[in-house]
Amino acid sequence: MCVPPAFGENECFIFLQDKSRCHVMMVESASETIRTTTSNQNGVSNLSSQLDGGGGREGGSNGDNNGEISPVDLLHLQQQQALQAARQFLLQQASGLNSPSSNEVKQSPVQVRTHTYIHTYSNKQLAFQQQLIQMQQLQQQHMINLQRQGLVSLQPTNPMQSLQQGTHTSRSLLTQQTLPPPPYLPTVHSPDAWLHPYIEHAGSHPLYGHGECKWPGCEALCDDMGQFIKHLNNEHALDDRSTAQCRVQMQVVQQLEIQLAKESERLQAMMTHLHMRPSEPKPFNQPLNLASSGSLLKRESEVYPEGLPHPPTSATAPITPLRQGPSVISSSSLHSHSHPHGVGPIRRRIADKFCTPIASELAQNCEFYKNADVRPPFTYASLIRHAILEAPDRQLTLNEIYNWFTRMFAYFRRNTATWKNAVRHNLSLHKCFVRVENVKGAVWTVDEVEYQKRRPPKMTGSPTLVKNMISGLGFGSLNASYQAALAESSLTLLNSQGLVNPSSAASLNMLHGMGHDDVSSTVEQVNSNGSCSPTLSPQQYGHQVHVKEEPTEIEEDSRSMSLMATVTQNMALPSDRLIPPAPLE
DNA sequence: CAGCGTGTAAACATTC
DNA sequence: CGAATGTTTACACGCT
Repeated sequence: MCVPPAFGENECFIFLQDKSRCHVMMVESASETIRTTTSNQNGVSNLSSQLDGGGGREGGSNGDNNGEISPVDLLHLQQQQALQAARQFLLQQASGLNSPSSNEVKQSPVQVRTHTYIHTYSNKQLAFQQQLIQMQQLQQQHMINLQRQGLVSLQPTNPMQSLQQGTHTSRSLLTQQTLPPPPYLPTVHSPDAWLHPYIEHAGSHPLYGHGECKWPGCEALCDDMGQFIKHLNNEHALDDRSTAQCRVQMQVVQQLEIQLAKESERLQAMMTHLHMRPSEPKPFNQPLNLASSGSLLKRESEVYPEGLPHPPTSATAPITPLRQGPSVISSSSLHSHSHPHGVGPIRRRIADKFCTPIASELAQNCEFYKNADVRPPFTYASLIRHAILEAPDRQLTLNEIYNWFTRMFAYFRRNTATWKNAVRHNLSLHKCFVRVENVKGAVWTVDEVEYQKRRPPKMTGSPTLVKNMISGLGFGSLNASYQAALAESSLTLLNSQGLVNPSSAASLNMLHGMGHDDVSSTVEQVNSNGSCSPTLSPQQYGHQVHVKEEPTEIEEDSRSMSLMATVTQNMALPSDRLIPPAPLE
């Protein structure tokens, strides 16, 4: 199926096959770059360079390695531990499935210089394992580059790190790029001893908390650790999906790190300009938990307390007064710590999932979209609708819609002509947007009935949106299964820190062929609260109303039920029951 | 293949 | 008069 390109020395080609595409990964162990080539069914290949963390410009040498434990080494250690945990688990899967003599699993990518075609399951496991190793290396390289740029200064805070700090030296970490990785299976005392760092020492597992699996996008409810381990073995085995999710998590962390560095630099400049003295050390000098994007965001919200407008992330970004609508957007919702055990989080999650997935998605990732130049995975129409419904009067002028876009999304602070045109185009085209003239001028409102009538999009927004979203995260040339997993994870991973993740169901749905704006609209209809179901008719506004004709008006009464069923299914919870959780399949 | 939804671009008209 | 606003058309893309 796959015809290998020209091989070079010190390169390991990993061929991952799925049903329709052949994914080729070429690993240059020396330069630690990964180039992926995805061949589609027509044999057209795309070659892209990515995942070098933007630091490839300085080459691959790691000069300063004098044996001292530098902050970046500690950062490596943190990342190593997180990846090691996943790797240990995944490899446990592999070791359980492979024969005991599968020594090749333990080989480093440097050692594997043969051209490996993945045709058997064991070889596939090897490929995944090697991908994990590459991910580690890339992450290390990225952090080294960050440190070289003076953007990262970190101190150890991760308990995982302290657990194993004595087992690795900084040198071993740095040289791990060229040496075989340590044995993946520790000396075991019990069948589950591979989990010993978490079970025996900490009595917990980083992927398990508050009775819930914290694997990105999972949220499976597990009564106890045993059940969780069983779930982990069953649902998060070593496969392309898990590997891709791991990769996504890395990208998320990287993006947040970069963004944090930028914002911190901006803050410093602002404070310098305003002759302010920071009351506390610079944010990025504070202990940083790399696995916690939420902590980063929280820190930002602490720097800019409530009531004070956040500084614009772009010099061109208009500063508009914050206007909190019914859908309160708050970074506080990013944090799970405020939710106690028991029913509370579950109720909240269900409530959120059945409220406004767009709203909750934005609420969950509000700070991310505000600061990261990532295109929101929503259609213009759904965004416009959300902006309007968020307004106190459920109406906005065009300029206010513009401001909402620029305020909420860093992505819309550039190419203003393009997206503003698109906004106007959508306002005019869609019947659900009604222009209402009043004494002050014209405002735009949402005819919710018409919005519900819209034909459900087959995918989230458009394929372009999904494509942009994926490419924005740097996965432009992954194969289909990878992209599916990546896209599926990309949003939920943004708040994977949280115990509750109300957006994941919508995210999963939308990437499985259902527009989540439709999820939104549907669940808003069924919500009895009313706060999430603003269905003001434009006629309520009295004045001139221009009626538009939209080409498609298909009423799909069954849509609500089917969507609800899907949401319920993905939640593994019955819609009319809060607890207990349904058994996971 | 057609139909559809969506994004993008552009021309044009109207209003401010 | 120019900018902002609003309408319409055309086209590309990916999906069903």
